[in-house]
Amino acid sequence: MTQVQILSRNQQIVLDIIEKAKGPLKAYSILFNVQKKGINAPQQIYRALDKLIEMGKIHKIESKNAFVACRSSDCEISKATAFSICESCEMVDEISDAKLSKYLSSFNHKKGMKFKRFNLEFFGLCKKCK
Amino acid sequence: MTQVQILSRNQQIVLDIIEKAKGPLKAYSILFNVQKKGINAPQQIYRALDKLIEMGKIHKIESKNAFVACRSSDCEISKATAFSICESCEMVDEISDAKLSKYLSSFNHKKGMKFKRFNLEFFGLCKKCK
DNA sequence: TTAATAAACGTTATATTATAACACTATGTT
DNA sequence: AACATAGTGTTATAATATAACGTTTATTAA
Repeated sequence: MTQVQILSRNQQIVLDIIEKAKGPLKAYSILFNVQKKGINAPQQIYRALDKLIEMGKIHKIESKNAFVACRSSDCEISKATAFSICESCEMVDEISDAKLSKYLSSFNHKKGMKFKRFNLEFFGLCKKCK
Repeated sequence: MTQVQILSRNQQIVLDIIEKAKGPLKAYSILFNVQKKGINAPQQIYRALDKLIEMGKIHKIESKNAFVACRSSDCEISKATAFSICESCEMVDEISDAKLSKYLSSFNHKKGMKFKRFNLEFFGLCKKCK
């Protein structure tokens, strides 16, 4: 039942670059990478990024203002995101842990707020940097 | 045994404003608020903010690039932060839930990373906006 | 108590991240 | 065809954050 998303030209270009990248990419570094392809302005990047986020194809790492491709097939719409971030090498890894996700999705704040979405960022040192 | 932190002039000014605020404050809105007190440059704000964060007096809401006072007496150093954020009125509420905090602090990623710190942001509609 | 050291300050300049606004183009409905 | 919707390209500018440099204040330890 999953609808195949058709991406526009710019969206595809931006997604390709993010997917190929080893780590999180910044909007302007994406921009510099695509100038040969005729994309010249930040707007074009940010518009594509916004749509890709909406579709769940990529995620924004808020603490770094950077973007990563979604690696977890089950988050077409990103209501529950978790990442581990190495403070030394900047590596970012998406955590997909059903238990964690369930635990947080069902977490309810005392003050009567019903959550629609969460984002969790863990920080530490990755294996290599330890 | 808890050491009383002495704040510098600028740190105190910035902290006072953040503590008095009803919601999260942006760096430049703090700046505009303190120009009468002789603080003129963003650097001065950002320096104070950095120190206040180090001390655990305030937290940065990453998804909003804004700052809130710490309301939970037990996080002198902020290794474990969680917030609920209203998507409509922008209200931010610090969550201090021992269970949640314990659960996340002891969460270990499979890939061998040991976490030092986490930040969790929940989004939804607060009581009023619902 | 003074010399040394560290922390904070003030300032100018600039880098980085993100959006506004407007006109145009492609695509897909009724 | 007429209309709506999503995407594009472009110029300009807003908002967020840091670099670099010299000075001042506070702390510490000889």
